[in-house]
Amino acid sequence: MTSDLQRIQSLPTWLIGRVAASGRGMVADAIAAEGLKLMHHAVLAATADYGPVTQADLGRRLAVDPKDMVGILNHLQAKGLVLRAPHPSDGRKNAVTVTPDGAAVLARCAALAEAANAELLAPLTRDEQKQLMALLTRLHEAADTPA
Amino acid sequence: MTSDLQRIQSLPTWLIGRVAASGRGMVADAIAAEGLKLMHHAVLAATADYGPVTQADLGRRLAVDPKDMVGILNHLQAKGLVLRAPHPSDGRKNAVTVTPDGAAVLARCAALAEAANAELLAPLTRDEQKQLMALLTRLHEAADTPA
DNA sequence: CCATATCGTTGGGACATCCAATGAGTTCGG
DNA sequence: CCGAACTCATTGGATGTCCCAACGATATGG
Repeated sequence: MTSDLQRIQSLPTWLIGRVAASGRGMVADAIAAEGLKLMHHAVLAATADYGPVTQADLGRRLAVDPKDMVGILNHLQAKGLVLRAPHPSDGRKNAVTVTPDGAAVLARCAALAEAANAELLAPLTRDEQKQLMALLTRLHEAADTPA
Repeated sequence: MTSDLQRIQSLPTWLIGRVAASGRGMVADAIAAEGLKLMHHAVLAATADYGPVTQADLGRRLAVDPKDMVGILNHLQAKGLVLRAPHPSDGRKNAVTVTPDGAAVLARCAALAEAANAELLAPLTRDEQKQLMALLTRLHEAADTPA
C-alpha cells in the first residue's frame, strides 16, 4: 500500500525541490570561497556576456526582481567587480560592465560552480546526466512559454 | 564558444532550481484552495503516516527546521487538523496525531497536488516522466546518504 | 505638447530557510 | 544517586526570494 508520505515524497515537485535545495547548497558553499552568493555569480556572468547591459535587462534574463538587482549590483560594485556607467543615449538606463577583477573572479567562480555540479551529478553516468538535463530543459521551456 | 551565462544556465543546479520554483508555485496554488502551504501539506501527510509522532521526528523526516515546525503545527492545530498531546513516557516530547478533519483535508490536498504535478510533467511522455523520477530519486538518495 | 511607458530606486510585506539559545526533561556514566 | 551530556519544544534573529506599489527622471508615440 502507498502511504501518504510516500505519496508526497514521490511527487515530482517534492523530489525536484529537495534535489534543487541540496544542489543550491553545494554551489553556494563552493562559490562562497570567492565571497559571492548564487545570484551575484549569475548576475556577474550575465553582465560578462551581454557587455554593457541595463539592470532591467539583467533582471528579465535571470528572473530577478528589480529591487533585488539594485542590492546585488551595489554589492558587486562595492567589491569592484562591475561598473555602473550612464547609458550614452538613454538617460534612464545604466550601462553595467565587468571590470578585469570581475572577470577574474567570474572565471574562478565558474570553475567552482561546475565542480559542485559535477559532485551533485556524480551518482549518474554521463548518459544519464544528459538525459536528465534534456528532460529538465523541456520542462523549463514549457514553463517559460505558458501557452 | 560557450558564454559565461550559458555556462551557468546550462548548469544542472540552475535548471533544477528553475523547474523546482515553477513546480513549487503550481502545487502551492493548487493546495491553497484548502488553505494549506506546501510544508503544511507535507507535515500533515507525514503525521498521518507515522501515527503519533514527535515534532523532532517530523522535522528530521521532512528536512524542516524545528522552529518552522512549531509554526506549521500551530497553524494545523488551530485549524483542527492535528492534535498535540503530551507524550506518555517522555515529558519533553509531543505526540502529534491527525484528526478526522485533518485526514479529510489531506485526502483532498493529495489529489490537488497530484493534479498540479501532472500539469508540471505534462510536456513529457509517461516513460520520460518515469525516467526523470528515477534519475532524481537516485540524486536525492545519494545526497541524503553523504558517504 | 502631452499621455504613456520604461528605468533605477526605495519601501513594505509574505514566506522559506538557517543558526543560536533557552528551559524543561531524559539518559547515561561514575 | 547524581551530575554531565543530550534531546525536545520553543523563541529570537538573520538572510534570501518574490511580489506589489510608488517615485522622479527620462523616452517615445500621437
